[in-house]
Amino acid sequence: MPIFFIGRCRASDPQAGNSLRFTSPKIQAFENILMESTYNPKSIEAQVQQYWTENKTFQAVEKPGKEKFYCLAMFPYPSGRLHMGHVRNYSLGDVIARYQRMQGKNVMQPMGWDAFGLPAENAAIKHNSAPAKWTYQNIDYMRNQLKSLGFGFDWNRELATCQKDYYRWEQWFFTKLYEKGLVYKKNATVNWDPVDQTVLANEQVIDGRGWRSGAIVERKEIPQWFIKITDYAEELLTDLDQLTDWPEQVKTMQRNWIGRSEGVEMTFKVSGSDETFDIYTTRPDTLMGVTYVALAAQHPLALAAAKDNSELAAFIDECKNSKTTEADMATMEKKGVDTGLKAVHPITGEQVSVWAANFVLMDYGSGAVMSVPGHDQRDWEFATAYGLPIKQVITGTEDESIETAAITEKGTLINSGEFDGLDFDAAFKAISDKLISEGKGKVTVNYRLRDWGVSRQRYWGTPIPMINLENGESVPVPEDQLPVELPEDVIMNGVTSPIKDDPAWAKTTYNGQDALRETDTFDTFMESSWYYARFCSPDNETGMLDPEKANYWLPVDQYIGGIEHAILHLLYARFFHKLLRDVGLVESDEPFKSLLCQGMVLADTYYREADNGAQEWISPSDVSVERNEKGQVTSAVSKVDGLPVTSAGMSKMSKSKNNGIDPHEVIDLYGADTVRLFIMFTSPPEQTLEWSDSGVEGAHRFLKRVWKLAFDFNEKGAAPSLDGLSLNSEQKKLRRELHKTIGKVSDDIGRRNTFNTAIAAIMELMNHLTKASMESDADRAVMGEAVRAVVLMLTPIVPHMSHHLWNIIGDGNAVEDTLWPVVDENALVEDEKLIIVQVNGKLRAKITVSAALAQDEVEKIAYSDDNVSKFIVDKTIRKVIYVPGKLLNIVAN
RNA sequence: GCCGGAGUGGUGGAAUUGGUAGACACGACGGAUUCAAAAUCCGUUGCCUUCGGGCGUGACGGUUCAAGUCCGUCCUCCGGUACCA
Repeated sequence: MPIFFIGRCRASDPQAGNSLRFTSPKIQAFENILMESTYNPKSIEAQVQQYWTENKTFQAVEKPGKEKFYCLAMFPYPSGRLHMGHVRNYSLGDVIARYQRMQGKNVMQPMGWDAFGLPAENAAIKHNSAPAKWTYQNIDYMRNQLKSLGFGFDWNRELATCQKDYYRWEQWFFTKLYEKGLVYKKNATVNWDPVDQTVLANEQVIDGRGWRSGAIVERKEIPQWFIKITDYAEELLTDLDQLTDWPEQVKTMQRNWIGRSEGVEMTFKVSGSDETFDIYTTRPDTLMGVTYVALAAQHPLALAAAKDNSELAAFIDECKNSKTTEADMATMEKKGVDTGLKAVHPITGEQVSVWAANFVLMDYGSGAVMSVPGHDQRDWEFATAYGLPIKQVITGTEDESIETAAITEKGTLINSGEFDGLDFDAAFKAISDKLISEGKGKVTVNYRLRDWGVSRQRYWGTPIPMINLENGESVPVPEDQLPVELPEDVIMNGVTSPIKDDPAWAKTTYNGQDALRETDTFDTFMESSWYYARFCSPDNETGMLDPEKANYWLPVDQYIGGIEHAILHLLYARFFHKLLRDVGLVESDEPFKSLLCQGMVLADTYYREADNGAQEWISPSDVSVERNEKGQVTSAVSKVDGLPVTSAGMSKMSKSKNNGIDPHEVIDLYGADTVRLFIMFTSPPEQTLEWSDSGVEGAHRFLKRVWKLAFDFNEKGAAPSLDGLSLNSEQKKLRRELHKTIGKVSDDIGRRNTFNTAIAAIMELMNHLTKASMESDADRAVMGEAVRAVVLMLTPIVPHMSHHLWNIIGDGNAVEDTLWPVVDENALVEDEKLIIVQVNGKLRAKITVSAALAQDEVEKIAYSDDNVSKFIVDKTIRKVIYVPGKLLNIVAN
């Protein structure tokens, strides 16, 4: 039975100290607040969430002149239920947003739904429902889950990308890009399921077969829309240097993805014909080592040669079955066939054979490569396998033999005629100059980055706003006919998109002529590339953005999301921002000022082998473990039937491993604050987080201790102001601990984003506070300062409990309107220092000396230490290294 | 394959700029409290030890007075690899 009592610090209580009166009208409702002696999160969290809703606490409005802070966590795909990865993502964002608010900034933290995507179609087929219905149901459910976690979102700005109010502007923008010449159509390869007669996503191709039909998947070329991201490749690359608050690893990955290189593009002539083909190389210095060239199987020259070459035709046919992903292309066996054609070497005029090879991509570069087996490892392996000549033209490197592998290092040219003796740079210049002067080549900059193919042959996405005319031309849908609406009330047959299935949907007219709408939809990365900007004016009906509002809030000050988005999503969003800028909708160059990439959430996995050998995954909540004396897990058994199960370690929470922990169940048991605290405490944000039930209990225990300290302090009665009180050394020490902690926690949250160490520091402080006295006035004054600071420092992490406690022991304002505590430099002054004394780098003593002491004095004290003198006796001191106030290392032998 | 990242006690992790390895927490063990249990509180807890000390941050080597941190080679795991989001 909980004990209730009436909080002492009521306005009417004459005992109340000056700083503890409740005078603010804002929290009159709490005047007769009851403080329970035990922590009861359920009632507190509901009550505090209601307060936030009623007071519109997190509604953000533009306040010119006030420093703004736009905090954004990547919006979720509404997959059904919130998973722990979401909870982690939004907890991180909320901690940062609330911290920045306590720094006095005007904070905006919106939330929405990345609502188009493949899983909705699959779920619709499975549940015999429409993707829209499934999606909207999920959004409703997940919105409630987010609310129960107490995130400070401005729900007025909520949006879902599947709503026409949203995607109409994406369609509008695409037509603008078309007008600007940034959009074009070309053939590109897709995974084709010949049985289902449908295009498959890479994810739907399992071991080369369609996931539904089981048929062997083929490559197929179909016309698709592309956006010219390569026009922005240089800017996307150089602007990475502006992003000083992005993780270096993400910038490195983007640089490598864009892959800028300088090289030479040159033309090879086909012997005995007028045909030519182009190749690009970053190693023109090895041109004299070319012994053959390789074409993509789909290269026009290869296709033509195949007409009277059955072996080649069969090879080209076989290549149709090869996989499309880069990883598959790179790891598959390198195969080729001689086309019978000969190419003329552009400098020597020698004839080299022309091969068709499965590793040359038709839709990347020119679809042809020169082969230098002496100095390229892939070419070396290919040449070795097919008995092609290998010629060494580079020397002077560490590895001198081309017998066992290619020499890929740069060096000095040999066997290269007039170019012999040149190094890489000189050879690059000499060879490219010669090609240029003979009209056979040019120096170019090349990018690995390819244009963005945005066409998808699926239903649940934004219809591409283009019209295909009878004459084969394509034109954008006129602005007054936008949006092109996606019908929501549809039935999925499991194979074809409903808008492709319905012949009436595509029918339209253009300038009085019958025409057909494009039935493909956009890549869902399109929607997620500009939602951050739409949040600034989500209800704007007159334009894609309201430039005034967009320019107030943008760029996003802090973006938070999974590292898995390091390349694609973040590159597309950066690209879109530059496009928005170039049509005059935003002023900034980059969308996200600072980026935080969070790690995955893992949990224990257990399985049992079924009779057919398949693994049957057992939920960790149904498993109990036994441990030995050291606490190591020795065995695990099912709680259901008591029979043993096998542990498979930790892996990402997923449906397939049946190891997901439902956030809802944990909130029910311990409250949202405990879940948030556990998640923030257990790992630093960038690392993976391992779920642990006992860790959650530990977090809950800590909150109970904080509650008890606040309760005890409140019960002891009014605390006087610190002003004019003289403190004893214990009290001074406690204040020093407090202010050191405030400094550390501020730095950890504000600069380092290491919330785990911030919480550890607060825990450490709490361990001091729970041992401290509350008897004298000075004790209570110091304690009052400390307890209030603890509550404030915990506010971003456990906002419900902090809100409630602040109503009782705070300054009369709601904690959301209170500023972050400030370090009192005077409290930090220390008159003694701990010096680590090492002999030959090994710790031998720790001595405490006056902070003012000079090195020779410190040395004297160190030498007089028994344990130090023991290790230097009979030895000569060679050197002494002194790090002032920290460390003394005596080097002796 | 390629690009990026990680590896520290029984476990999650800490060590911020090369300067005490293991903060904080979990678990385990011992004790107090209790009729008993839960909860709570207190204490111990890297390994070895002849109790002097020695060893110890994925492996091997190097730089330095000093290396978890820097350099080289390698191993394992994770993320991305352009149609999962």
